[in-house]
Amino acid sequence: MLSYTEENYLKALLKLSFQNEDKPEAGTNEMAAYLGVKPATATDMLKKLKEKDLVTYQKYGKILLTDTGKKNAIAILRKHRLWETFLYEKLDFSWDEVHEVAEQLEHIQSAKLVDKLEEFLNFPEFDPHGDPIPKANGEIPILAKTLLSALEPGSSCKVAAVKDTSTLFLQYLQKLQITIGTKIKILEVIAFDGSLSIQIEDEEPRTVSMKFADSLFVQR
Amino acid sequence: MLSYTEENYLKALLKLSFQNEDKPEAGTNEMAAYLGVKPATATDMLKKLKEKDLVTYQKYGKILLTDTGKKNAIAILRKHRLWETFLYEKLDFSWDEVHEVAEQLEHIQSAKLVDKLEEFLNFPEFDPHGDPIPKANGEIPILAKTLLSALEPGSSCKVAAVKDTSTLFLQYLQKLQITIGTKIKILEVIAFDGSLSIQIEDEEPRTVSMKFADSLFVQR
DNA sequence: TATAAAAGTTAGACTAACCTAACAAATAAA
DNA sequence: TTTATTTGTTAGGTTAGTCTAACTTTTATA
Repeated sequence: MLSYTEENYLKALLKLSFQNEDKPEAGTNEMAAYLGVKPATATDMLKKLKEKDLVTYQKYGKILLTDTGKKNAIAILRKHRLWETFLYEKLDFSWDEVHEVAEQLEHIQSAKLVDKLEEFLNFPEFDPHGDPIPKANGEIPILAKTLLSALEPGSSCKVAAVKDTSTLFLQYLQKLQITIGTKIKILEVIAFDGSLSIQIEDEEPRTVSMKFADSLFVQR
Repeated sequence: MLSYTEENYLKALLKLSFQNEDKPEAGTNEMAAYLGVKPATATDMLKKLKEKDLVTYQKYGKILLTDTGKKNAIAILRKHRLWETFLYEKLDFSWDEVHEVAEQLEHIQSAKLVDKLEEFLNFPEFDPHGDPIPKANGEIPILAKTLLSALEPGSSCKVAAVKDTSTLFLQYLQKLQITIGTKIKILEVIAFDGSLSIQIEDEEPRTVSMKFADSLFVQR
């Protein structure tokens, strides 16, 4: 049985492995920073996780989840994203409110609960941020997605997921009435600063920054 | 902010105060036994709770929740019972499965979550065991209820709540197809051993023990 | 390639929540 | 009312998870 804290370390390692796409290893400081603890603390926990065969690592080396470790981490991610979906769809939480509560709910221990929740939500494939929800067997649905900034002027797309999940960005999206599935047409790209003129659904055209376009995943 | 453990102590004290109806104080051993810890541990925690003004107590004296302590304990009970209702009604958990998971869910910290959950469940007044769900303001609905064993032969009633919440009893009820609201008619009381001949809804008469009749609350 | 900077580890300390063993107070029984 | 029993407390110890400060290893740079 994993402690609340151990679970958080595993989840952090999984998240970091997604971030460093090519090489899924993480460093001690990186992990500590992610979790908001000091490197010394992370080192201690790493020893414990290694003892339990959840990570492979040696002194001064890189950290990698073992198969068991990864399986556990995916199970936690699954819970997190199912709960986010529940909060968003059933309890009317807004996009930027779900994460914090799901951070707590993801640690609830009950296999039945997770599976029943999934069924109750009608087996959703993606969470409110557009991130894939792992299946009970650990499979993670993949959706071909590109950054909005990668599209050509004139092309159309649908919002698939957010890359940046900060409150400020999510609230901005909400203000623009953009959610997962919203249709966007790129009208023009301003060469000067990379900003974009876009049409959201059938609204009036508006301009967004390059930073914006780099924070939103879309589906062609 | 209360820790998970502190919350459990407060909840235990509230539960004990319900049990000892006339005098709501509890003793150290009583509390320790209820929580499955040693008396020494309970003493330590008591000092902490007193420090935080959640209980009144002095060395070798009785323990009593303060107003703040009681308010907190009721909030936890509220969450517990709302979650039980959710699990039972929305996720098809059975009567005897809800408690264990609700024990975990009751510690989730989010005022919005509780209130939204209550709304989602349509402001239920009683949980699956028939116990009252405290309102957001701390009020606890009361339902006039008596033990089945207190009724006269010939009288009819509706199941209001269970006194015994053990798995064995709950499973037995399930087998008899008794839930909250089920109609029961008392046909005969056997003087010899206090057992009862009863009719459940419109089924064939059957006999239940005195222990059974002492474990079920009904409404006349 | 020598050295400075960055990354990671060790040692020692703290807190919360638990324990056991020994003791003290309150209550019940003889 | 003395004594035995029950109830409750204290002292000292353990573990998980955290910290700081000092140290070591690796990596990057001059």
